[in-house]
Amino acid sequence: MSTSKKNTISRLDDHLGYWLRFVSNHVSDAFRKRLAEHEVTVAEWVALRSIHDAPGSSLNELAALMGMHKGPVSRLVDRLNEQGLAVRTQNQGDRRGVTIALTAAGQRLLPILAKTADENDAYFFGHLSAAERDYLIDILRGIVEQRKLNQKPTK
Amino acid sequence: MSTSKKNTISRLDDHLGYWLRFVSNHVSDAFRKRLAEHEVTVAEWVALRSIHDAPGSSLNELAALMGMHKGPVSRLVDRLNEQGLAVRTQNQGDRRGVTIALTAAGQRLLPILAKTADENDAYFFGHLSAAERDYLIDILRGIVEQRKLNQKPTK
DNA sequence: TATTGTTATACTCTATAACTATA
DNA sequence: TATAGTTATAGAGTATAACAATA
Repeated sequence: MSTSKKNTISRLDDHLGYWLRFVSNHVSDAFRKRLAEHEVTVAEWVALRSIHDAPGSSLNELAALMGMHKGPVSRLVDRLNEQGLAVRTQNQGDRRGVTIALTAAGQRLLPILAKTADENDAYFFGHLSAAERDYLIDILRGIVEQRKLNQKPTK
Repeated sequence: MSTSKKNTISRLDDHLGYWLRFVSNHVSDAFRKRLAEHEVTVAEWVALRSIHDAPGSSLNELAALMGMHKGPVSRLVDRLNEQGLAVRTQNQGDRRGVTIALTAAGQRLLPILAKTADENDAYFFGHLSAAERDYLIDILRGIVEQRKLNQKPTK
């Protein structure tokens, strides 16, 4: 939304989208670096948190939860498996399907990663009042509903 | 910043960073698609707008303006040149340096791209009041200053 | 034939660093 | 040697689509 006058070319920083990208890119980059200390990517954190919330999910269900395609999610689960954080189990009935679950190590790591997310948020938004943060989330959540966005952010 | 209670693992959507990424990714993707109709990338739009603002810039200066490294910016200027939107001129005095300027076609395209940015902002944020939009920009701008962020968003 | 999941390929974007030319 | 810019390489993400196994 431009605030420029008639017959002028709107500037980059006239747009709310510009400021959102500006801040969001920095927040995400910083978060990525924090998670890297635990050898976890942002997508892996989203996957671990999603598996925890929806235990017993299939690959398709997890992909839908994460808003990603199943191909990349399959690779993601591979990596979590190699790291000993999650396991795939072939279903008993329909043997095409798999069930994904956290390992004990994955469950131990989860609160540590959650704390990392808390700290990253505090670093960037800690100077705002609780009311301001809630207001911001309300507005952003409203945009998600208004524009019917469904692809979750994993990068 | 988590809003969860003690002894619980904060959720993805407890974090302001999550909502910022969520909305920002969608806004940027939509913007990218709109610009693609004009065969321009987001980084190219940022470059064109920056060249317009700082005519006669060197490659180093443009890279600093855009918050990118000079290598990628050199490639970017290549593409703008191939598209007939910008030109590189070797300096008269110090022949190591170049001066980058918009072509007539680049100058004609600029307001069209700016309108595209306006429309994208209106699509996502048009339902907000002007006061809400200004408040949002103020908060985001405040975070940029508070955390001394300088790398501009081009993706 | 349809569905679940895997694997291979391709694309977008940017950083890093080696390199050339000039100073 | 230092600097401006170019070029080549690498790396992180994700989408797409071809493929295998099962239903």
